[in-house]
Amino acid sequence: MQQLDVTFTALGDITRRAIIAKLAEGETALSTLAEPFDMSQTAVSKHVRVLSEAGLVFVEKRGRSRHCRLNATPMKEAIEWLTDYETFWNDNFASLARHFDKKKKDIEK
Amino acid sequence: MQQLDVTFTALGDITRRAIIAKLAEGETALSTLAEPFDMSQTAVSKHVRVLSEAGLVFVEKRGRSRHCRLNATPMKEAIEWLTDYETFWNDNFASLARHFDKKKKDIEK
DNA sequence: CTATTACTAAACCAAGTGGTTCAGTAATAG
DNA sequence: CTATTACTGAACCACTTGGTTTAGTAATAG
Repeated sequence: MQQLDVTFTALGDITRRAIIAKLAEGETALSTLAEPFDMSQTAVSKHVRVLSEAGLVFVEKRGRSRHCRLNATPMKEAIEWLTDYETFWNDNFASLARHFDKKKKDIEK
Repeated sequence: MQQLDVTFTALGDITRRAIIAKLAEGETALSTLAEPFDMSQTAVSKHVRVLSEAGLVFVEKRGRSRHCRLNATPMKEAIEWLTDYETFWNDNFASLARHFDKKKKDIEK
């Protein structure tokens, strides 16, 4: 499986997107993270595992708890893939400019 | 299932992303679309169905063939969701500006 | 030491996924 | 009319997913 496959698949679940949203506010222990969800901690733990295997979340064992931290970098590739199609939903000057600006940056690398 | 769920799930398959890439070059009949793939036309037809149910592809019956056309608009919501996390992988001024510019536009609506 | 907390592993389950083949329909070519 | 083409539906398969419960381990609190 490609990275984009696992990234998009990981994002294709509302619970996992909610976990990401929560982690954007800061590092959180798994137990705290699981609280608001109407499912077992085991289920949340499995979702975190999917996210961590996708590289979207870093998990660090600390004492008896697991601290989860967001790593958004895999999203970068996802947004870059999507941006290639931006002209298809919004073909105004701004989006074109943004598109070619991105390409320019790629060349400059 | 939410729209973002079906959008991200549909994008989480390399064959479906390849179909999208192909359709970006222009409307294509299903048979033509299926040719390059190492799988049955039935399998490709199923993938197109997933994409069409996600609203990413419009299918139009024309004679005995089905013409597939890309509709990238659902990607807009996906990219907007992802953009909220852009600061987490690239916290420079440009990305922050882009972020708040988007927010401003939301308010102006 | 004991009880509690935080978590994981394993077994299980129903439903979904991504592929197949086979059979059928509808449109077109000859 | 007949053969071919383009496709879909249905049945089937192995595997995955998203949840459960149960049982266990490891760390901490008291």
